[in-house]
Amino acid sequence: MKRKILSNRTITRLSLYYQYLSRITDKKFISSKDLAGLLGINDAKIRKDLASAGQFGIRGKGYEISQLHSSLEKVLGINRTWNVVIIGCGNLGSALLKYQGFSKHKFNIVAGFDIDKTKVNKEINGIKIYHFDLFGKFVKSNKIDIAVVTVPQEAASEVIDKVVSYGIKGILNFTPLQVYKKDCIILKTDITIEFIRLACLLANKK
Amino acid sequence: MKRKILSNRTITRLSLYYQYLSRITDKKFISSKDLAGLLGINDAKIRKDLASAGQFGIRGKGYEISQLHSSLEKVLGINRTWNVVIIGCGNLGSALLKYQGFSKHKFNIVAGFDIDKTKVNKEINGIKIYHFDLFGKFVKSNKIDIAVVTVPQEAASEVIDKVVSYGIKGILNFTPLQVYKKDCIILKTDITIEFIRLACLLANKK
DNA sequence: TAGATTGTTAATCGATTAACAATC
DNA sequence: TAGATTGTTAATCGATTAACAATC
Repeated sequence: MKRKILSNRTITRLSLYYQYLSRITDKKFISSKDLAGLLGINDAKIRKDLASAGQFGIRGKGYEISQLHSSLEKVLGINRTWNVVIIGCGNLGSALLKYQGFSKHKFNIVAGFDIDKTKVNKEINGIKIYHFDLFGKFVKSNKIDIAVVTVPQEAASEVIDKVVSYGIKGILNFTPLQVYKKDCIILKTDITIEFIRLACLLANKK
Repeated sequence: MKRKILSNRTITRLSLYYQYLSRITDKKFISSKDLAGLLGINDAKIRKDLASAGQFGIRGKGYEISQLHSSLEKVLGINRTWNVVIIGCGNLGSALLKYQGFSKHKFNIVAGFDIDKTKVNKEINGIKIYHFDLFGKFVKSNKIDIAVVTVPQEAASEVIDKVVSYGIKGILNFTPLQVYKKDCIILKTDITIEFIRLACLLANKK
């Protein structure tokens, strides 16, 4: 099973296929052409994506759905548990703590962190919130794979520095701060930029 | 002032420049090379992005920050107010209702909608939540530019159909549903996919 | 003027798509 | 076998980058 390095865009599409396949229950096989029609994506691109992630198809028949689904699970790295902490339990942070959909994907939120005394030592959705001062200690005694940073802009730089210095290898950064660190994969998601993109598209339409 | 059609990626970068420039207060001019260094982006790309949005630079000096900032504001369509409704006031929806950062960008959240009786007629952050049955009526008497859809997966398709049928031209879709509609720009943001992307990058690292 | 930096052209790189031989 | 669909090659398209003349 040869595997090329997956481009960012291929990874994003593979997650899309994965999510879509999860919802198909009435068929055993699907062709790239059918999937393409359903997702509005070119069929050759789908075949290329799937081929670059391994060899899954049967010529003349298509892809066996349940087998493809579990292969994608492996390739996407979601056939295992990922331990996650949420740093910053404000509006967005506590929404993530409350969200039930992660457990389905084996994203296991183990703790929240904040510096606000009215939040520290409370629980949200059964998950305890600790003072951020205890973060280093916590990381030493618990295996943490991913830190989600949902602190205000002002605190972002310091928090991310600390998280990286404690050896965390993956960060989802919801702050507007653009950061690059060696030794840590930081993905930025900026909801405000989505609003701006939409405004721009609407303003320049036609 | 010639203007080309902006690609999606250019728009995203322009928002990034915009946000970054908002925070610079100690300089009058900035060169593409300096901005490139700060953002980790190629300088020629920045010049091309800015040129495709209009003519802003002065050879030998760079870009006048406050002028560039307000030009970008126009190009990005955020020099005006956008009226926004949030449909689905669960975890994520109410986090957005509570978020204070939008007003700064003239995104004006005018109402929330839900079907849950424990939420309807309440207020969050001074914004009233209506029953979704009243949505059509509301749209007729209020100018709405953007609908944010934060309902559960199961309700997504029906809600989006309805929103489009009432003539809304822009949707931010936070559900996992992939939708395309003529006559309406729908941007999808899927936080779960960000988690999966990160997992995939971590799993295939090195 | 001399130095700096833009705007733009041309070269490169990567991603998408069409087409089709291989094969179930 | 005949029909269908993959995996992959080659062609196309678009985005990034290097380089440099234009010009402040």
